[in-house]
Amino acid sequence: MGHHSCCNQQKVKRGLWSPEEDEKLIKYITTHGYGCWSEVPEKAGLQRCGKSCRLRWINYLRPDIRRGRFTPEEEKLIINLHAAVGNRWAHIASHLPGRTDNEIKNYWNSWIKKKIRKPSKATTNSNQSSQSTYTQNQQLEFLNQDLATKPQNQETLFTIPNPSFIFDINPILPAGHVTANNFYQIDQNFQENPTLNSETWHVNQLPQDHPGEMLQFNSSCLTLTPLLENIMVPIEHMQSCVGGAHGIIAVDHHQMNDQWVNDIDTQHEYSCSSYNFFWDQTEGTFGTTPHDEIISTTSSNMGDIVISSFPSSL
DNA sequence: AACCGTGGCAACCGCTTGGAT
DNA sequence: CATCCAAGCGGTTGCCACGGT
Repeated sequence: MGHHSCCNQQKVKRGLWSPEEDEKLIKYITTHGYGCWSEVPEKAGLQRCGKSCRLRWINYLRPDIRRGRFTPEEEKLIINLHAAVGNRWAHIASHLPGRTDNEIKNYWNSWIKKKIRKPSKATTNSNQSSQSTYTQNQQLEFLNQDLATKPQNQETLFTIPNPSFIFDINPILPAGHVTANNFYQIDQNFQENPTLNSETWHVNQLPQDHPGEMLQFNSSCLTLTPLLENIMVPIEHMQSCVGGAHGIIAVDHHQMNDQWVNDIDTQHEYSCSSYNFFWDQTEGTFGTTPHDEIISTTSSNMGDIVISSFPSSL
């Protein structure tokens, strides 16, 4: 008992796929495509359930899959993205062309986790499941990799003149691209605040075929003023505090009929992504806590996004 | 040779999401 | 609304190769 929910109790094969089965699936998909996965096994002559076929195709057989070891760049990206979004493997995979969520998840669980968890200190507290919190030395290590040159003093984060953090900006800036000299350029309906020049944005090691997906903010503050065609709602501005900074930014990415809604009102509910940045000096932790939430814009003062980083005095 | 522990990774399970009705 | 169903997602399992004893 406890038997497999998918598929009606035919003699459905499970376990590893044979080369013959692979061939059947490839042949079928490449000639017919897949309309409905549950129909695929029958039409392709496979004793599998549709779910299994889908998984096999997605994770292994599809032609644009990328195999082999992860490059250092990919690894770095995974680490940074995981720091930003936690165990959202599919989301992370969307930043690595040809890599699957399964592969990245396996890679993380078998290798990177080990690598990061060198000093397994007193980080056992708290109940965070998907949020990521790295010790300062670990975070430092990543930052140093990014900086490419080793700073003289690696002891604490405080020695970095311009503390930086990295997070995924996909939901925040839907329209933008990376210029040849590695700055983020806001497209179309966005305009930059006149007080802000593009130097404020520094794109860190951004893959050119994935522009606009990852930014590293070195500045202490940036402000965007979208035009009315684009709705972005700040919930709370980042606030500096003793020993670091914490706060929430939230950005509406509510769309309707493929268009950004431009009739924001105080009654409507908007889907937002918010990020909680924190730096705890006493604990020596540094990280982001992303989560999605539905907020009600009963006191919307739309128009700005303000992201403040750590005080420069750090 | 036989056994055993280990790690990598493909595949599975169950839950969630989203669209159609 | 509710219901159904396919697809997506992330945690987990279990197979298998490999190295050590």
